[in-house]
Amino acid sequence: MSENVAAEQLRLFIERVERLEEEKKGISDDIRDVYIEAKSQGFDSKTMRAIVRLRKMEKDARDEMDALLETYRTALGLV
Amino acid sequence: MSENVAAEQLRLFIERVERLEEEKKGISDDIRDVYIEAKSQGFDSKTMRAIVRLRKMEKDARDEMDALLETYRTALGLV
Amino acid sequence: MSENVAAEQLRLFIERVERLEEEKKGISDDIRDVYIEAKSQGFDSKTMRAIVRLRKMEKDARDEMDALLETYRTALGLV
Amino acid sequence: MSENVAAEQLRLFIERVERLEEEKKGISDDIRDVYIEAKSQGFDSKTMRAIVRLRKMEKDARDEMDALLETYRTALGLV
DNA sequence: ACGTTTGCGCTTTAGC
DNA sequence: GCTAAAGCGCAAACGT
Repeated sequence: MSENVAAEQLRLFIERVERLEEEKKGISDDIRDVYIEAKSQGFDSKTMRAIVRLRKMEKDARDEMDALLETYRTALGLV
Repeated sequence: MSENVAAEQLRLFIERVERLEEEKKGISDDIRDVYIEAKSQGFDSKTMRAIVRLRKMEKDARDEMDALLETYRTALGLV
Repeated sequence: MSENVAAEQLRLFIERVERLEEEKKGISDDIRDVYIEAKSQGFDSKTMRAIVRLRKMEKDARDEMDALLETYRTALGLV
Repeated sequence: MSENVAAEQLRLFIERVERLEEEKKGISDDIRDVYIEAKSQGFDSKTMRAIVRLRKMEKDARDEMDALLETYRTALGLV
């Protein structure tokens, strides 16, 4: 009988993933809609995407720098 | 002054996108966590991903078929 | 006979790729060796990798910014 | 003053890695170009990649086998 | 040496 | 239809 239990557990995991994938898809669609709305108000989506990408890169670089400084602090025995 | 209005509008669009991107990232993390939890209970994540992919293909194929049938129905003047 | 010609061409392309893949593998090994050598002289490779990564991120962000500014210039009809 | 020496050494290691990373990137680009050229002559790049992957697996398997045979030879006191 | 975690490359998808 | 970017899977690298 334990195979059935395992199969049931697996089914539940699969369904949780599928549910989350759907939610993710919905958010992607929302993002697309925002670009469309912005375009309808005269903004160029290519430029907007470039801005979003740039801001993300800068944020990531800052986070990386913070992590590196934290590593230094730890290595030097500082707080 | 209209440049400022435009700039403000642009800023709002950008922030909406960034907010949605964060949500999307959060969901991706949730999916990752489900796979980790499943793995901790003895399920192989590679296999699970293959199952999810396969089921999606089957669903897409079914949807495709439904759309085709709908086309036929319409063409034939049926409900 | 044209299949043979095509097969021969394909073989040559494949071999060019394989040759390049080998070179790439060699360079990856060289990089690994640099980290090992640095470690033998007391440098922490994890920190070094973080530095390399950070510098790359900053460079990429700068390049992205340049491209964005270039887009603006073009849009505004400037040089 | 030794920190400066260490810092200089570190800088040199970092730059060696960065130089090698650039070379590696260049080779990756070359590989991409070969696939593009092949495609322009009618070859499907996805299939080509599959062939390259397969041949690599076969080569690895052969090398593995050779190593195993060598182990046997040594164990048996043969040349 | 093994298992986990992170980075890298390929594949696929979405935009133009 | 093609190019570019995101997401996924794999493989190397770190810590145990």
